[in-house]
Amino acid sequence: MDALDRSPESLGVLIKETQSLLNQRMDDRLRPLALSVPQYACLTALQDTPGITSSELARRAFVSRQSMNVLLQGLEKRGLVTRSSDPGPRRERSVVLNDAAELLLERAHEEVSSVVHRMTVEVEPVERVRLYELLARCRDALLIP
Amino acid sequence: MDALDRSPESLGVLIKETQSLLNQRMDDRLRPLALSVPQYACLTALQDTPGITSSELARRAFVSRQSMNVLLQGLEKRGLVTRSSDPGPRRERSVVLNDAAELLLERAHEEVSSVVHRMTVEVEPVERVRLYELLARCRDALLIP
DNA sequence: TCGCCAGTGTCAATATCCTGACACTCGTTG
DNA sequence: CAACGAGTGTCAGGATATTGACACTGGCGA
Repeated sequence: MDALDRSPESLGVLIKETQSLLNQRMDDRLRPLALSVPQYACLTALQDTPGITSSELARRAFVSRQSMNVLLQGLEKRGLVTRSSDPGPRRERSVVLNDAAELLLERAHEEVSSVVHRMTVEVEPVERVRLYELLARCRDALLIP
Repeated sequence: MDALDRSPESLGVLIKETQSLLNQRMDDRLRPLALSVPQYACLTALQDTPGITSSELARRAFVSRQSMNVLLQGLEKRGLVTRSSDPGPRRERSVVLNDAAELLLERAHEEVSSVVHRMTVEVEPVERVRLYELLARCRDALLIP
């Protein structure tokens, strides 16, 4: 109950603060492109792994399948993604990016890179990889159950 | 567009992954106490700064005033907090913790400390403060606009 | 002094996300 | 071969968060 027990707890709020700020700044930059942060994350995951399924997409974004589904419907109506109408082997419909999405992502990646670069502007590159490694260790420790 | 530009972007998703996992683990531990993570965060901020206003509470939790208001109504109905009925100087109603909340927070802090301790179990204490300092620098860089 | 602006609390409407449930398909296991 | 669990997509309901708008009050500058 002393200061040593309280300090790790404040690491949790620090993570939340940083994530919320980063989300807000990304939203500011992505809004002119008519993209929300979840939409950008979805398109990016789709770019890294083409033909991925909707459920896998939901898992990576830490949302439910239903939410990812409505998000994909919006992207499909805008012509950014296309879902294969043929249900595939296990009733899954693969999703792929459209050319318009690739073009839009080029600009979006620039904006997001600008934000993240600004976030780490006060951290030397050597410390940057150290921060990444330490944080990754924290994430992995929470993965199991 | 090479690997150097992509690495900082992955730091952003790493922060989101860690925060989502931490949120999920905290929710698992707090659910038996009938507490959601936003409720716990609200009570904790109220414990650190008694008599705080609802709007300030919303700012610290990165939510709108309206959301914090309905959250406070739920806590008030459970007898965990009491809002002063006298509107104060600038129409604000100060919120204070009840004894039941202090008692509940004792157990909740134990659970949360357990989760955060487990998150940093693979990080030596010296590296832990380094992680905190580096992440705090990132957060501060995003604070300004 | 008067008007203006920032801050607060509140109401209404909207959007987003989640839980629960169902049907369908595959692989595995009895 | 039949039954079962796991994975996927979808529908409906409810909980939660946000945006927009309004009224009220204190401090500030014209």
